[in-house]
Amino acid sequence: MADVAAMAGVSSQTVSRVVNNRSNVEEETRQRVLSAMRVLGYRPNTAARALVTGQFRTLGLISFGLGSFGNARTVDAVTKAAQRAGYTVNMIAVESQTERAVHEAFDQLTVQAVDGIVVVEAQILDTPALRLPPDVPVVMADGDVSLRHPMVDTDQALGARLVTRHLLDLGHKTVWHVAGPEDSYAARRRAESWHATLKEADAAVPQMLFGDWSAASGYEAGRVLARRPGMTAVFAANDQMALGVMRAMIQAGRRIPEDVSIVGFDDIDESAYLSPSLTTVRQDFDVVAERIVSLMIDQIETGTAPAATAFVAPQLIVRESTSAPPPTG
Amino acid sequence: MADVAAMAGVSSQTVSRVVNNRSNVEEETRQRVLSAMRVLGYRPNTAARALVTGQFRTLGLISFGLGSFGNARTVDAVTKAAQRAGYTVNMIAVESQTERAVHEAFDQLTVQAVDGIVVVEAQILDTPALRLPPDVPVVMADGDVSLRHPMVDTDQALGARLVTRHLLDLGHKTVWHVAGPEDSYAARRRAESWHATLKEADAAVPQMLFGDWSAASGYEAGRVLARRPGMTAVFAANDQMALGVMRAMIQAGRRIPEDVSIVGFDDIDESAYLSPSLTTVRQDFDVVAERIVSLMIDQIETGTAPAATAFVAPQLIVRESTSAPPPTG
DNA sequence: ATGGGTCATGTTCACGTAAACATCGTGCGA
DNA sequence: TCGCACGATGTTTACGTGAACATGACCCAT
Repeated sequence: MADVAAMAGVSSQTVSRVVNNRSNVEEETRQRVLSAMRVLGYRPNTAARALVTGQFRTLGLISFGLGSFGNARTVDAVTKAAQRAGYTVNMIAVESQTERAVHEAFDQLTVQAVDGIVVVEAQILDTPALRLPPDVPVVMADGDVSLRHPMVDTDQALGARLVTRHLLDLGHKTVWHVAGPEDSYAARRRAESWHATLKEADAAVPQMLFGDWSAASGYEAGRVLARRPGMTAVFAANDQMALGVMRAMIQAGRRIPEDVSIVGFDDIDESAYLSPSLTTVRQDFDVVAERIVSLMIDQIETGTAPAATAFVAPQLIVRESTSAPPPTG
Repeated sequence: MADVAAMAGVSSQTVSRVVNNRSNVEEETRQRVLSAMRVLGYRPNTAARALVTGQFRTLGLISFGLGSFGNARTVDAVTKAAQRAGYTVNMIAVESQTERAVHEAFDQLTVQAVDGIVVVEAQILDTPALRLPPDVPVVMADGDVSLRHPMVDTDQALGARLVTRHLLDLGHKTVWHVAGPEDSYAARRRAESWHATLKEADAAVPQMLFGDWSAASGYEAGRVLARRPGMTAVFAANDQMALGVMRAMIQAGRRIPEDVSIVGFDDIDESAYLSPSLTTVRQDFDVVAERIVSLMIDQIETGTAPAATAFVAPQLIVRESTSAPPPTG
């Protein structure tokens, strides 16, 4: 910066003014500084700037990793939205839900320089004795209103309701559910809504099965379900588990959708090209991410924590894997 | 830091020594400082530290986003490997391969504080007039030896050879190929190796088709292939395109694998649970990421650029989607 | 005993930037 | 004509840390 100032024949403060687009600089001076910057290949030093301003223009993002489709899409969308707002994203992966791993991750994030933290899976915050750094804004991409942080998420309850109603409307007497892991807030909200929707419709509520989001766990659940008499419709809490259920059904000699209707959740890219293609729920990750980032930036720039909680409506995508139950149902 | 020093009754330099684990501190003093740090909730200021040391303990990671399975897995693995080495990862997504978007992304990355840059898809570097910041180490997770940066990747050529040989060994006269996009180095290396392997075996080399990694593009290619007489084996450059091909074949009344054998590449989680399950190639992203990070850190800490290029062997996973060709072949 | 070496600790300074304040010139109204 | 306000620019300073150097106590060999 000093070199640039010398070359342009001005003080370093004027260079700083040009870099930050302040108004009080004569056009001619500005041009001289800009061309000096170009010639010298000047790049402002983030560390020095952050040291002075206390801002890093960086968001921390904490998750269990990109293994699941939903996480990967969320992280991708948040990154892109943050970028549009002039922020970069610093990723931290928590390797396991042990107290130690979570603490390490948060330490790393605050030792690193971030202006705010996006928590992708809210159960990370359930870790005992987790003391968040006091003045760092937090926004959750999942979770529960009880958690005292702003939250933006797909309306999981609406999604599960759409699925359940779709199947009931097709004539199924009830709907079986393969839920996600018990500690996932998203899984819990889907399961609760499935349960409530069945109740409302006076349908029997069958025993719920749990998976871990993986196709393998869906397959295991499917093998169990295939032995249940009268089972004609399954709602799996994500597409991968739905796929596992499908395979188990096919292996058990059930036709889809003639004998068994199956619905997933997420609309992964593959779902439209399965045979049969999968009825599912599509989440709008881009809108969710956009809101997360704007909520974040509001907090960072105003210093206040809006208690806002926003839900983004998902969309039921009906494909080949659902139909009316077999006549003998 | 000053507060900690005051509370412990030492100079700030001594605090710095304790924080950085220097040897020249008496045990009793160290304890006093540590407890003061704990009481005051002291956290070192990254910006100030970076300003002095010129190091950020952060890697920049640049990609087109997490949409593809390979990218997501690579980013995930690199993040975790970097974390183990005490680094965090700053993600930048290039929204499109326009000169402007790529330049913006790189600007953001160097304006931000990173010690090195991991380029996930090497074609990003093909952008005209891209001037990398001169002294920032770069490691590619893909690409070509010609590119003058260290590179670590799965041995794409070996993977493609394994697939092609597998199909030829099953008795297929030749193998059709649905390649990835033309500007992808990985896709190109797979295609070249497929071509070379057919040549070696004196098999005819059918016209290659191109997709864009998506299941949709695989489906389009599949519809074309279904009309080709004598077509009994297809190697798709990734699993999603293979899935699209499968659907097109099924819709055209071909049975898999009885009429047509299909192989993918990547071993996405879903592949084992398709019906039929998909023969594919599994890449070891964790090993690749581990090497990328260690190569990166070598460069950062020694300041020299090893011209190393490392290939990690992938593994052929044979499942239900491949078999001998139909007798009338 | 005395000088040199070692160890714990303190003091000073620089890193690159932006905020706060200071200065200077210019134009305009009284 | 004079003073004042305002705009452009310069000067000084602080941000929190670690490197380099300085200090002082203590020990050991001569």
